[in-house]
Amino acid sequence: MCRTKDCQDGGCQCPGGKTERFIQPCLLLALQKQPSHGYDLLEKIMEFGFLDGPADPGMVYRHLRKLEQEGFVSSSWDTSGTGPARRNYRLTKEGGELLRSWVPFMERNLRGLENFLALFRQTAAKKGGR
Amino acid sequence: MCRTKDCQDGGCQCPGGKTERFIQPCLLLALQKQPSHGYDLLEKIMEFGFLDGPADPGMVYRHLRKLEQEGFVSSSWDTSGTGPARRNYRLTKEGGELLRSWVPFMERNLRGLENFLALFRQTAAKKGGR
DNA sequence: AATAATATATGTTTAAATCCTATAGGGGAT
DNA sequence: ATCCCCTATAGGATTTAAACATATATTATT
Repeated sequence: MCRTKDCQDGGCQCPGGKTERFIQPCLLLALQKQPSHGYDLLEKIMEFGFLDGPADPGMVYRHLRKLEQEGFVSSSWDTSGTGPARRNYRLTKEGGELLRSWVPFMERNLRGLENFLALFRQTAAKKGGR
Repeated sequence: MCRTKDCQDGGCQCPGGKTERFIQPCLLLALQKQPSHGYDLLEKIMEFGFLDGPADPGMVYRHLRKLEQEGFVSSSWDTSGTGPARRNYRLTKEGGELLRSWVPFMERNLRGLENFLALFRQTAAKKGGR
């Protein structure tokens, strides 16, 4: 049972569900690679593979605006091209530093997950693994 | 800048900080390996390496009691031995299933972190890596 | 004219983490 | 004996984040 409403109601089996942790570092890294706008980042951050389904636009835009308020990204409207105007974001120097400061945390979590999965397989095997 | 009060005040550089996500699966896995009590699990879940500092006792006990309410673990008081009584937890069959249902989520996050770190190193190198 | 896709944004609700404090048993030191 | 530390469990209060829902505007497609 996970934390989403769908899950509770349907009684589905998906712990962790759709949790979108790690979006902030993913946004920063995507922007370091290439300046971009929110709607495009919605797809780009999915490519990291943390998410199960599509990213929540609300979360992404809110993150971007907050990052801008704090000076980690800066934006400008892009009215060229067709369709509605885009707010184009790029990483600032501070944003680059913030991104780098995420790395130890990401590495720690990677090791944690490796340990978890190794131990899980080990104990599963002992119990007459399936 | 991270979400903890210490961080905000001290202006320290630790995004993600002490976030204790993943405690539930860690507790389940630790209990699958070996029945145990809360205070001991405090140390055991640190060994996974997700955490930076010590685990918050409040969180661990709360998780355990909730898991018990939902039938994923069961407990009994252990008054043998010295010191205050311990509540000894063991995994139920349902708890074992819940643990297994966490695995795809953990694997997805592992892949996400691998992708993130690989891409980070790649772009860092391009920018004239330091 | 209606619909779908692109694009940004905010409001509300629910869940989780963080921080803080309380309680209690037993051991060792002063 | 009393004070302090370690073991052990527990719950309150606050803050943060995620999840869900909705609103708006522009252009393209049918």
